Amino acid sequence: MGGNSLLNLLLCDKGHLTKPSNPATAKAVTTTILNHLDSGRLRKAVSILFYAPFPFHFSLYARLFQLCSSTGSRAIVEARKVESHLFTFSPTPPVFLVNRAIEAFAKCGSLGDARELFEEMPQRDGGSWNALITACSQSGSPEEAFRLFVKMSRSGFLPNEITFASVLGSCAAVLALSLSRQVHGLIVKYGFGGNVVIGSSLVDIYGKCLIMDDARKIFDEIKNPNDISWNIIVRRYLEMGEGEEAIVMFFQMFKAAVRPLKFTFSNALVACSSISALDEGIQIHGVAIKMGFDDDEIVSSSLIDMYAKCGDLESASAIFDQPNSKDVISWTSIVSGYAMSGQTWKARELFDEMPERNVISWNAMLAGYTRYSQWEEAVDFLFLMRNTTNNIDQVTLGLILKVCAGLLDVELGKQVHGFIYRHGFSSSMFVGNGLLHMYSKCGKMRSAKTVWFHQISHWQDRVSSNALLSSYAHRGRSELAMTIFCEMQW
DNA sequence: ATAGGGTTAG
Repeated sequence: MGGNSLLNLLLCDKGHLTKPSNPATAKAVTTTILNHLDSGRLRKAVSILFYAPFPFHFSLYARLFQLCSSTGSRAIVEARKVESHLFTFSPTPPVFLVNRAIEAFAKCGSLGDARELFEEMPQRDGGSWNALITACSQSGSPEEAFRLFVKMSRSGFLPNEITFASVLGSCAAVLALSLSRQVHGLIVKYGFGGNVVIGSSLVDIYGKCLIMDDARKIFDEIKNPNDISWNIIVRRYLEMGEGEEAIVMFFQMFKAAVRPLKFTFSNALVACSSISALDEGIQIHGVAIKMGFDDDEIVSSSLIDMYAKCGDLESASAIFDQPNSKDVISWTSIVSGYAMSGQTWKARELFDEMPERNVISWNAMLAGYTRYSQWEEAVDFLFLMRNTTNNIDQVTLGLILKVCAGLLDVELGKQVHGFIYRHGFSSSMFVGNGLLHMYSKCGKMRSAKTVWFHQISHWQDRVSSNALLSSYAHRGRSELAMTIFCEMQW
């Protein structure tokens, strides 16, 4: 605020500047600003405010701060201008308005500005603490959010629902179970357990910590779960691999007369494909049509994906052929559907027609070739890929390793291993499993073991351990398999 | 004269 105070000092001498010479002027300028805001011209509105040498009503500043942070605009320059004007002509603005400014800075991605403003506030209220805690938890500084939460209590401010909602946001970011349980305890103690937002966040956290029983208990205790609560529970069941329960919950949502979100549709549809539940998928399709969700991009591409994964490529194509449903995602779904059902030729035809491709599209095609052991096509495709795109990710590398394994080409595999090492892909589980599989398949058990011990053991991952164990067992080395199994247990 | 939660293709 140093600069602002200096400006204040200078302006205080010029009394005529701090008040409009004509009260009608302020009113007229306010009207102009409001007109610009109504037409969505935030920059213009702020610019007029910035050059007006007199204060405005506090509610105008509040509205401007909110607009600066509203989704899409993220106007940090404008937020700074509004703040500067506010402090210039109202050296001690009300606390709530400074809170709005903190929120605006945080939402524009400038945690530094938010923090500075908070620290320089002569007095704060609970809202100021909440604003900064929220700022930290949304800008990827969960630890600082926890620290502030403790400091807030020590400064004599009681946490409210908003505080806990933000703190839970940080808990979800770090997924620290014991910390979350402590916060949960406090929430119950303060009597906020029935709050929908807080309950939903707790469901989200316990679900992400893989404790579905607790998540479900908390969900059942929410008095009126809303669309987001239902979305969370469906999603968490899906991610736990309990597709059936996810679908059950999706249909229960209608009994509770809650209108689903489009994402809930897609989560439920992914659940259907995860357990090949075509009938339920068709039912959900019907519901989507009834509720007018079928022309939504996300829902229709999820439908295409569901039909494709359940093997009903005709229905998938039918939706795909409708206008407005062809985007990269649905293109990729359809290509993947044909590729993974063995019709790689048809998939390739569609792939070649794609107006736009990304890594996932390329991987989908490659995955088809590898699944059906079409190594020659896969190699040709890799050459094409190399000449067309620089976009490669851990999934591509995992697939390339599968190709090496399929061709029993350990030399190529070693080159890929070198590439993986140099480009920092080693930490990916997908790549690690690929390496392990490739070396095992090529009979290089020493290399496989090295990969396992150096990269994979600390993941405690079932897939990789099984890959190694089964290949040892296959080669009649069951005593070695047992040794490794014991080390793994340890 | 307010603030908080969830994200479709491999």
